[in-house]
Amino acid sequence: MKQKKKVTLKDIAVRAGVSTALVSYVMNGKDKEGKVGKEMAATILAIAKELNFKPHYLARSLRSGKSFTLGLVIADISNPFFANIARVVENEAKRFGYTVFYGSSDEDAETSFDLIDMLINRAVDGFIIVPTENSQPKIRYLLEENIPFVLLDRFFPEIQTNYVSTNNYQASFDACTHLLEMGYKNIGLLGYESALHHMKERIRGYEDSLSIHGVQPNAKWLRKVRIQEVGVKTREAIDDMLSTDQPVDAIIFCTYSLAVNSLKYINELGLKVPEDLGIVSFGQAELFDLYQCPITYIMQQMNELGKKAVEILIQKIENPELPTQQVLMQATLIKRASSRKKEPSKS
Amino acid sequence: MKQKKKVTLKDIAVRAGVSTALVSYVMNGKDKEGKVGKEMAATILAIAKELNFKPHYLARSLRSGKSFTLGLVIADISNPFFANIARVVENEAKRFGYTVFYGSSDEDAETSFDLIDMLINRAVDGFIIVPTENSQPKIRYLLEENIPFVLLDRFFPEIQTNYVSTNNYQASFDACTHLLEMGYKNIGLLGYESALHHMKERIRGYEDSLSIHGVQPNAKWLRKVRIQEVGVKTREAIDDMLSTDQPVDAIIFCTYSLAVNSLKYINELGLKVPEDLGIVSFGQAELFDLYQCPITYIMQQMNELGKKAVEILIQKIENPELPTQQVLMQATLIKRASSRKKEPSKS
DNA sequence: CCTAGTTGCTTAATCGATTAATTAAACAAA
DNA sequence: TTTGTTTAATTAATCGATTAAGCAACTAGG
Repeated sequence: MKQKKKVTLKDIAVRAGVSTALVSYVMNGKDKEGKVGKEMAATILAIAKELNFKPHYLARSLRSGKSFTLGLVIADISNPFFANIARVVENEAKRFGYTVFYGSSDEDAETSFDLIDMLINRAVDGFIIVPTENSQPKIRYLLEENIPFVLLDRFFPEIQTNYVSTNNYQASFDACTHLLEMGYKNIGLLGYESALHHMKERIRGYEDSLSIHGVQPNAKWLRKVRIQEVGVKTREAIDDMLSTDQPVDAIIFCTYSLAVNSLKYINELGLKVPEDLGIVSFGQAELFDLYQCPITYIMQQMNELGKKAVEILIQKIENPELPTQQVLMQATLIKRASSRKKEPSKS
Repeated sequence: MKQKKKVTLKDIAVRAGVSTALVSYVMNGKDKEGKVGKEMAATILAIAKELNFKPHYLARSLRSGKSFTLGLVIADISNPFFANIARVVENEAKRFGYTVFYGSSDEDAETSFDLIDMLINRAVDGFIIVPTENSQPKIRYLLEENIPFVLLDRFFPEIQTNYVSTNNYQASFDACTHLLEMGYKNIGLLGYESALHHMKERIRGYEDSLSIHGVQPNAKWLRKVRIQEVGVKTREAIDDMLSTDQPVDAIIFCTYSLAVNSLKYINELGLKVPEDLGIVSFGQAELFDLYQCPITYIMQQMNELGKKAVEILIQKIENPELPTQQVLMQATLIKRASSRKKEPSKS
């Protein structure tokens, strides 16, 4: 038993005794422009409703070249940061009549290329992309082909594109400064070993804050792990930070994944937060409310990020001549117990 | 400046000096069936590669009636349980050459109806649906229309459909039994006020376990909140459970959201887990590893759930005659500190 | 040498909706 | 009566790929 066939324009046309063209005009509201007789328009609408006509989007798209479909390429949908972004993008796209195809790149350039190719073949009207390391070639390709897209959360400063991101330098700078103000002396930062600009900015903000406040960082305070090795290397990194004559008394985590892995290890070590170790983290999750003590984190405006990305993308789709737009949003440091004022101790 | 137009079959045909039909045959490997000359096939393939030809899926789908596209309707992508499921479905679908459209229903029947309609119009080949309360009419509609679909995580026992779910009765029964064995006496359960079968099963498993073990439950131990009111009512529910002459000494949470909200409140109350309150929860998240003490939870086989759902769906798509399949997976209780053996205290 | 069968390719219809171009009828103005 | 204008509808091409049917040209069997 096969699927019942869909009701088409032709079914309506036959019933009404007219051509499919006329039905099409009516369905698209062209009858308001005095192109179609009033009575006939009413008849057609009535039949369409009776038969529960739903236009066949594929056919329409094929003809019109517009699919009202967006491609969303994120790093990993099971990361709460991206899941939330995806949620916002989905809702916002719907408001404009668009539907979203999505896929996770796993921070792998090849995977993201495949995803993008696949979505191009599916004739999406444009992309929102959280780019991975080394994905510049594909981004340049999209530019050349004039396929509308917006980079989200990250961008390449050397390529002129639309993007919506966060002022990561400032966020990181603020985080570090906050820890210093709260009396922490030896502040470490755990980031990714990555060429991605947003990661470099997070590191730069941290370094500048230390430097401006006259702190001479120990070489072991700054650790970077490769994203594929987070599980193993996080522990080593933390061990490193702690096993020096100047052990860290606070750490900034550059991503949610780094935080999760580190916090597990910190628990295993039996360290108390913030007494033994102050903490500030990027990312955002319920976890931060419910850890042994609430975690200070850098709140990015996920709603605004997602909304703005959709807005810019749809503008670009509807008006390809539009120049590129760049948006850098401010992050907010949410101060909690994990970075509370340090009691002066015997140094 | 508009998008460059895509390379079509025709472009190749013109270059090779043949008809588009021949190119199509070659691209679909029909040349192996001795329908096409060897040299010509090679020429065409060469040109296709040179021009970087990518077939236009919309056109192909329109003609063939197959889109190699699946619709995934989940409750909420920002819930880690569903985000993980979505991830598995995405990967598994890709293995079979399908791409996924997804949307969140927010546990609202109307929203899910709209989503499903939209996806039907986009000509998806089938659905994986996490059904909401009161969505039976749409499910029946899909059955009538012979649109392939699989229900995931939940199902309606009164409707004969494909589904992949968990043995929630057993899971809940085991959870409660475990708590009893660990010495907890007054065990509460916090669930949703819902007609959904999986929720009823979770409650039934709990009740049966108590009853079989000869425990006479206090009326205040079982609390249900409406899903739209989780934020507010969770606190009341917990207050209720604790404010009786038989206050609970352990609680089972029926979903991740209930757990998150409750744990926040439990922290606020300054209760120690498991000394003051033992805990077992449905759902799955990093949070459970990192709470003040690791939380005992009911592990569902998310990977298997997702994979099986995709497998059944694709079978059904490729062979519509197939009878419905039902799969109930066993959950595993992961025992952690939040339900560790209770020290006998002055009762 | 004739017929049947292969091989290799083309023709043309089709999927469903859109839309420029056209026609037919009604009516008004000159 | 002729010409022009409106109104209301139809015709037919089109988007890109698929595929049943058809047609040459050649080969092989008798």
